[in-house]
Amino acid sequence: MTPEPHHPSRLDLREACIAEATAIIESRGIESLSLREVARRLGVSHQAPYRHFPSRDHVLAEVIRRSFAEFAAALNAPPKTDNIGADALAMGMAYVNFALSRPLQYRLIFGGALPDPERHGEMLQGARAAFGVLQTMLARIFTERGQPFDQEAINREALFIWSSLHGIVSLMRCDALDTLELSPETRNGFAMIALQRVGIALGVAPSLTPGPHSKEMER
Amino acid sequence: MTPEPHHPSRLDLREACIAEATAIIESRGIESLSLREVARRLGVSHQAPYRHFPSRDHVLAEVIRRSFAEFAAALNAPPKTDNIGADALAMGMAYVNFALSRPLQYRLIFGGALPDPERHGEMLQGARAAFGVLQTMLARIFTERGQPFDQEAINREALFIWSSLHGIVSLMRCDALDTLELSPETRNGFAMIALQRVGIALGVAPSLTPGPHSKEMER
DNA sequence: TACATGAGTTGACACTGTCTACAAAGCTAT
DNA sequence: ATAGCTTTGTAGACAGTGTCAACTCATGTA
Repeated sequence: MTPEPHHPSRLDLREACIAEATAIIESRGIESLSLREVARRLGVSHQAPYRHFPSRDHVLAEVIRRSFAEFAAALNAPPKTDNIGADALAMGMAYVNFALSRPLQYRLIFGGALPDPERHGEMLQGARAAFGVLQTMLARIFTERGQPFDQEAINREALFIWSSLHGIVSLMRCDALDTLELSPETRNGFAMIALQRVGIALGVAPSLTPGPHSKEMER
Repeated sequence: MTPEPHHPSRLDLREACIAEATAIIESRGIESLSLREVARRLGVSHQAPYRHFPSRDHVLAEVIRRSFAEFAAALNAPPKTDNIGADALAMGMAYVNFALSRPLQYRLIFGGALPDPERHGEMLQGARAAFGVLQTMLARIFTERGQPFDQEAINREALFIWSSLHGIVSLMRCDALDTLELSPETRNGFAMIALQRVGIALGVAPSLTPGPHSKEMER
């Protein structure tokens, strides 16, 4: 067992590439990710990453795959209580918080600039996981209401929730908003208002104090 | 007046560049736009476009500016009636139809991959126009209801509508949806259901027949 | 010992955006 | 008319990129 066998360890470079690529994407966005810079930062030749990935898009797909998984985990992170309305709201806020605290990662997932999903199917397995989190939550809501199990109805609700949340966070990060001369209250309180409306549309009572903007959104 | 004065006409090349860039973006996406290919297609040298644009991002900004304007016009296109609920729904469907029939253009506008808006402020003037369309519609709704004019309330509603619509179309174009094993009814009817819910949240009665999926969404 | 394999290196190619220097028109003022 | 200046386009170069091919070299195995 040599102390420094030239190649530090078998899979280190692969992991290091992914880590470095993630760092670059998080700090400067997806379009300025270059495998050559990854290699440069790691102190290896510009071709070394190609020993572990067939192409740049495969690196990207792997980063995206992990981002999806992190996202699904974040949705599931809030501890569950016996108040289904509170749990649903907590999940909504977890969604919003993920999107706002990791904007470039969120855009990576939902920005629509994915490498051809035909060729990178495994990339989207995390998407299924995230959707599953939603479905589970809705199944719980349905059950507690005494409604019969109806997968189609659950899927419809899940799509509605997903689209609402995505719309909310997209708008909050939208450059165009800056040019609209909105009052700070309107801008900052918007997510909370929208979340409450989604809750109303779903029939889960938003158990919030009726204060004007009871709890300011972070950031 | 030479019949062929070498340079066909003064501003032709600038317009031709924009047209060609738009065509490339519409057919192959924003990331494969290259000024060199624009020049090549137009049969001029690779530097010719730089006589009319300081950089690639300026071409992009101009294409985006026009896309925004087209978008605002599309929102305003449906003829107005005396049924405010129908008008609002028509606008919502105009939004959805624009996004679905010109997906790459829509992504260009709201995808979040804009060139630095600090340096390209004029690019977003169309965004203000589009938001203004929404505000006007809401002011009309408020007036017909006899509610007092309240710009903040209007802005809140406008943001809510905008985010809902954006969420809807984003989801309909989302690659991740393809992996989710949804029934065709759920997928295709989703936009209509979501639009109706937005209408309900706004209190504009969706004057639709209660048929299960009364009018299939196009595409 | 001979050989095959995996990991990394080097060099090349075509492509990109952008900088600089150049050429040929047109306009304007003397 | 002629000299100069601006506009429009060209040509060449440079650094950066993804990717292909050929190379080294340590390792594992027959």
